[in-house]
Amino acid sequence: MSEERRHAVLRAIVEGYVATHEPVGSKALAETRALGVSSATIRNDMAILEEEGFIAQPHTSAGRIPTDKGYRLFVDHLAASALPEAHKRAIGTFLSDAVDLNDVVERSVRLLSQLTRQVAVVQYPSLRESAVRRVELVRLGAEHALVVVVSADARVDQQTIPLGEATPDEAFERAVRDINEAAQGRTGAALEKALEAWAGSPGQVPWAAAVASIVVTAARGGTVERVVFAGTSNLARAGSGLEADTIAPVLDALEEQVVLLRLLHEMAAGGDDVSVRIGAETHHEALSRTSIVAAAYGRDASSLVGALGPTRMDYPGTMAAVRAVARYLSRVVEL
Amino acid sequence: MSEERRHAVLRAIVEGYVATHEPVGSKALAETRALGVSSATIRNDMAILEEEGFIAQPHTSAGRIPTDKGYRLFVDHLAASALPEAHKRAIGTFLSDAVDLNDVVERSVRLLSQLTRQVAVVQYPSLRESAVRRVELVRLGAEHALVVVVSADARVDQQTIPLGEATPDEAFERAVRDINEAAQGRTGAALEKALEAWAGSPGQVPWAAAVASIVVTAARGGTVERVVFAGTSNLARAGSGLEADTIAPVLDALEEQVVLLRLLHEMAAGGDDVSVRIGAETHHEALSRTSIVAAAYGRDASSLVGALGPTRMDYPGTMAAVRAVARYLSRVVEL
DNA sequence: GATTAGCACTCAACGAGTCCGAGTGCCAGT
DNA sequence: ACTGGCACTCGGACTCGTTGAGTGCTAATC
Repeated sequence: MSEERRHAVLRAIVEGYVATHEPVGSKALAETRALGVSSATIRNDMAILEEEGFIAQPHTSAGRIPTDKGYRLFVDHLAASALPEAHKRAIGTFLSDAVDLNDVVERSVRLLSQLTRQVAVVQYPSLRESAVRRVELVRLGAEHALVVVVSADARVDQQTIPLGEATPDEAFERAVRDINEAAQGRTGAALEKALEAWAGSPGQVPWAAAVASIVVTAARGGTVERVVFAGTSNLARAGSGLEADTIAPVLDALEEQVVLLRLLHEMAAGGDDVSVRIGAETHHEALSRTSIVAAAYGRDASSLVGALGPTRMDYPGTMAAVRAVARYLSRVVEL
Repeated sequence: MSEERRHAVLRAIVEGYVATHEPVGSKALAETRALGVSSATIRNDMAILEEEGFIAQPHTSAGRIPTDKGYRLFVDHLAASALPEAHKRAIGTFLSDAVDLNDVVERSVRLLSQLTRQVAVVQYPSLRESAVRRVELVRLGAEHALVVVVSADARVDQQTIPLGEATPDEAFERAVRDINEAAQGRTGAALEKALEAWAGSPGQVPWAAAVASIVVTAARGGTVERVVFAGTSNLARAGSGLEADTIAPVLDALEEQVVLLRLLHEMAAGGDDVSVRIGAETHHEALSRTSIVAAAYGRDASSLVGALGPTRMDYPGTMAAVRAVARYLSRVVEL
C-alpha cells in the first residue's frame, strides 16, 4: 500500500475529474491510466484516500471526486506543467504595445481570462511613496474645484473639493502657484511639513487644508486600491461546473471590490510565487465553490494578478498562465 | 370586440407574466383582474391578439406569454407608473456626496442596478471641446514619458509615449514650459495651430508631434468612450428568466464595450426621454433575450444611462428609475 | 503482506406508463 | 356581443421497473 501509488491515484482522479467533470471510478482509472494495477487495488487505495479526506463520493455507487483537501494535496505536491509555447508568444505580442497603465492592466486582464478560460483579476499596481510633480486646480462652477496631482512615478490622482465661499481668481491662481512651490519634488515627511506651512500661512484660502491632505495621500500612494476583472462569462459558460444559483453570489463578490481585495491581500502574505486558495479556504461563503490562483507582481511584489474559477479547474495550466502574466507585468511596470 | 378591451387584456397579460414568470390563462385573468367580462370573452380576445402577433403560447394548453411585439405595444401605449417615493429619496442621498466624476458614475451605476434589479450601464459623459489648462510630462525610465493633459472642464487624460532617443533634462523641461505656453487656454483650431508651430519649431525634440497630437485629441473631447456596468449578478439570480447558457453571451457583450456603445448610440438617436429596445430589436444575437431601457443625460444629452435585463422585465418601473437617475446625473454633471 | 478475481449489493439515471388539470376552441343560448 | 358549457389537448408530475456503473468484501493467488 505504498503512499506513492496512492498519490498517483489521487492525481489521476483530479485530472480525470477536471477533464470530464464526472466522478471517476476505479475501473475507468485502471483502464485508461497506466497505473499497472487492477481496479480492485485502486478501490482499496480509494478507500484509504477517502478515509483520509482527499476524495469523496457524491452518492454510493458513483465514482469519486476530489475534496478541497484533495485538490490542495494535488496543487502542493502533484502538479507540474509548463506553459504552452503559443501562450508565451501571446503574452508578449498582446501586451507589448500598451500605451498607458490603464491599458496595460486592461489588456492583461483580458489576456489572462482568455488564456485560463477563467475570470481574471488584476489589482492596480499598489502605490508607493512618490514625489509630487505637479498639482493643478481646476474650477468647476462657482463652488467646486478639481484637484489633480501628478506624481513622479506617473500616477495621476484627482478629486473634487467644495470651495466653501467664493474665491477670487487672483487668490486661486496664487494658491496654485504656491502649492506647487511647496510640494514639487517633495515626499513623505518633508512634503507634509511644507504643505502644513503653506496651508497654515496667514490669509490663506479656506480650502487649503483640504487640498493639502489630498496631495499628501496622493504622494503616499494614491487614494484607493482597485481591482479590475474580465471573463465573467466563463463562469456561466456551459461546463463551468457552477450551478446557476452559485454564480450570482460570485458575481456579487467580484463587484464588491472590498472582499476581493482583502482576499488578495491575504494571499500576498503567503509569499512565494503563485499561491492558491481552494474552495472553503477563501473563507468566503460566496466563493466556497471556487478557487483562486494568484501571483504578486511589481516592485516589492505589492500587487496581484489572479484567476478565479470553479474548484474543479485546471490548476497546473492556470498556475502557469498566472505566473507568466505576473512576470510580464512586473517587467512592464518596473520600468 | 372593442380594441380597448383587447389592449386591457394585453396589459393584464404582460403584467401577470412579468410578475409570475408563468404563462397566464384566460381563467386566471377573469378572476384576478377586474375586467368585467368572462373567461370565454377573454379567450376570444386572446385569439385575436395571438393572430396579430402580440402574444404566443409556449405550447398548446398553456397560457399565453407576450411576444416582443406585445411588449413593444405595452411599452408604447399601455405603461405608466411613477417612481416610488423611497427610490426618489435614495437617489438624492446616494449620489449627493460623490467626490469625483468617477465617483459619480460609479455610484450611479450601483444605485441604478439596485433600484431596477437589473444590470445597469452608464456611459461616461461624452466629452466636448474644451480648453487646455495644463500639460504635464513625466519621465518613465529612460525611454518613455507620460503625457498628462488637464482640460478646463475637469477632464484628465493621460498616455505614454516613447521618447525615441535620449532627451537631455534641459530640453525636456523646456518642452514642458513651451508646450504649456502654446496650449494653455486654447481650444480647437487655435490650439492646433499653436501646437503645430511649437512642434515644427527648429531644434524641437523628436517626440513633439506625438505630444501635440495627444493634447489636441484630449482637447477635442478625450480619447475613448467608456461604459461601466454593475449588477451583473442580477442576470444570474434565480428567477431572472434567463437560462444559464443565455447569460454567458450577455456577459461577453457587456465586456465587449464596443457592442454596447454602438447600441447605446443608436438608442440615443431615437431622441425623446427614455427609449427602449426589446429583444430582437437590439439587433444583436447575444442580447436577443434581453431588453434595454436607456435615457440620455448631460449637456446636449450626449451620454447615456441604461438598464439591461430579460425581455420579461418590469418596464414601467425600470423606465421610471432610469429616467430619474438620468435627470439627477444631468443636474450633477452640468454644474 | 500485497494484489487480484469474483460476487453480491446499492442506487442514480432512464424510459414507459399513467393520471391530472390548466387551458384551449368552438358552439349554442341569452 | 357576450356567456356557459363541453370535449379535447398536452405538458408536468408521479410511479415503477430496468439497467449498469461503481462499490465493499472475501477468498484465492503471487
